[in-house]
Amino acid sequence: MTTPLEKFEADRLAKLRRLEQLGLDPWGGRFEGHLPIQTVRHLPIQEGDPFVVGQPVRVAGRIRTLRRMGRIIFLDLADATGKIQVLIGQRQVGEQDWALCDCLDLGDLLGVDGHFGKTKTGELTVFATRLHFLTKSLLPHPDKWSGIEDVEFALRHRYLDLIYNPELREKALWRVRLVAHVREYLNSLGYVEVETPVLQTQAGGAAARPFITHHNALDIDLYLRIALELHLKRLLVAGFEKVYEIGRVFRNEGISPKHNPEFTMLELYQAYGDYQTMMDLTEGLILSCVDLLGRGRQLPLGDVTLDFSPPWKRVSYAELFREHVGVDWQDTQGVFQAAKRFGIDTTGMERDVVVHYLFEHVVEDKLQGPVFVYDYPASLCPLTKRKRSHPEIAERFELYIWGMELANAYTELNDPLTQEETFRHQLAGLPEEESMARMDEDFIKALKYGMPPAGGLGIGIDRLVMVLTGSRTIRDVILFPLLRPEKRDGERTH
RNA sequence: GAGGGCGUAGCUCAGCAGGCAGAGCAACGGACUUUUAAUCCGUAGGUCGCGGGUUCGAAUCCCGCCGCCCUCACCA
Repeated sequence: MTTPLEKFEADRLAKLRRLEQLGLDPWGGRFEGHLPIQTVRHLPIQEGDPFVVGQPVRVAGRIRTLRRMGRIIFLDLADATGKIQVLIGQRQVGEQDWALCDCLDLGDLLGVDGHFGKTKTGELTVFATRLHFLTKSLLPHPDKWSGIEDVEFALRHRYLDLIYNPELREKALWRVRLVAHVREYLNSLGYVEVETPVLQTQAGGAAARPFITHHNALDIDLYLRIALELHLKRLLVAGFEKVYEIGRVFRNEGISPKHNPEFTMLELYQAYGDYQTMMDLTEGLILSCVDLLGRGRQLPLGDVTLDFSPPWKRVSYAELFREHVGVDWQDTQGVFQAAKRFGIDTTGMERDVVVHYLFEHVVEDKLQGPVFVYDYPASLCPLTKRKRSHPEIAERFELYIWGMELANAYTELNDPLTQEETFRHQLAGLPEEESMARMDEDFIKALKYGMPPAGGLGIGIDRLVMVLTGSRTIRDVILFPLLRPEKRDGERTH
């Protein structure tokens, strides 16, 4: 019993065998000297018979459409740069190559020697003189007209989605350019890029549940990092004065349009700076990315247009809280009353935990930005230095754009005695895994040797790329987002 | 984790007041040396996500499960 899919595959396998009988390798090999299709399309065109006057070219790509018309065949060949029509005539390519054409399917990879010109109808075309079979595709490709519509099918066949969905391919390329640009920008300012461990005996630096794995030789459990912070700060102690890392972090939490279990963070630390230093740096860096797009500083994102012209709005946490919640966040009684008004269950919670909930639920989604929110309640920021004059307030800011938290920065806490204290203090009302209160003895020890006062910054690269490419979901900017494996029932392949 | 929606041929989708499972593209055979979603003639292609139930009869109604999407909750 064969399924239809197996029959498609069998048909294509038969053609593969025929190619072998013609003495050709159905999996191709080295093929050099071909031009990017986009380049070919811009070559000059001579008047007259293209087979005679057309400039000789060599191209390679995937067969996207195929029109057989007796002794002549038209096909569209696509490479990374574009698409072009190829005309294959029996008389012009000779019997050997003509026999090869009987073995062609949509999705095969083909190399073509020919002359560049126009058909009678004006279509830019490579008029083939020689064919080079490069790779057989054994499975049928998506509909040539509609492409892939089914979201799940696209997610489970990302390689196909990238062929047939040019927007997705564009976004992937923009991500690469933007990350390269961030590196260039930071390097040019003298920041040094480093790499720190992903596997850690203790996952610190953020409030998140880690993934656990196991090292066999040492027979110990290890955690995948949830942040880059604690190692980069050790490097401040080590004398790296301007240091950063762009790396994958892993958080064992929910998946949503804004969250993937692994994502890419930029973290940066600068000795003798503070959160104001970081604010200026952040604005300059992201603005530079906006300019790289070359679409001006007003970016249309969904229903809104955000203005990135500097200077960006800077507003204090206290101010926003008062404006949207209606009370001062340090007014304990008022905060609990407000919580009741907004229907938040506050049993067993400390005031500042309630403040945090209120801010997230009432204020955050109203922040289209770009806007810097600064000066946070200190008890929520155990790694942050407090204001000298106001120990209740931490020198921290977050940058909001398009309703998303894009950056987070502190004046770093470099006092080991206070740090040890905040690690010990577990905020009531926060579940264990959401707490940052995890003692890291070695980190405290490092601080005791003396970490310079510093500013620190974290930017979610995926979200930055979302904003800059106008992507509503994080899956659009991650090539292979995590999916639950599909359970296989019986013979079904999907 | 909670609520809602979706799952039919390789792909895109009809069919769902219960009554023989359909179309376009793709595939297979044939005609065609200027087509471009080529056209024309012909052929084949299905565990209707999986499992159970109701019924003379289920793609269609009911229950359970799986997967994806959306909204909400948590983390960036």
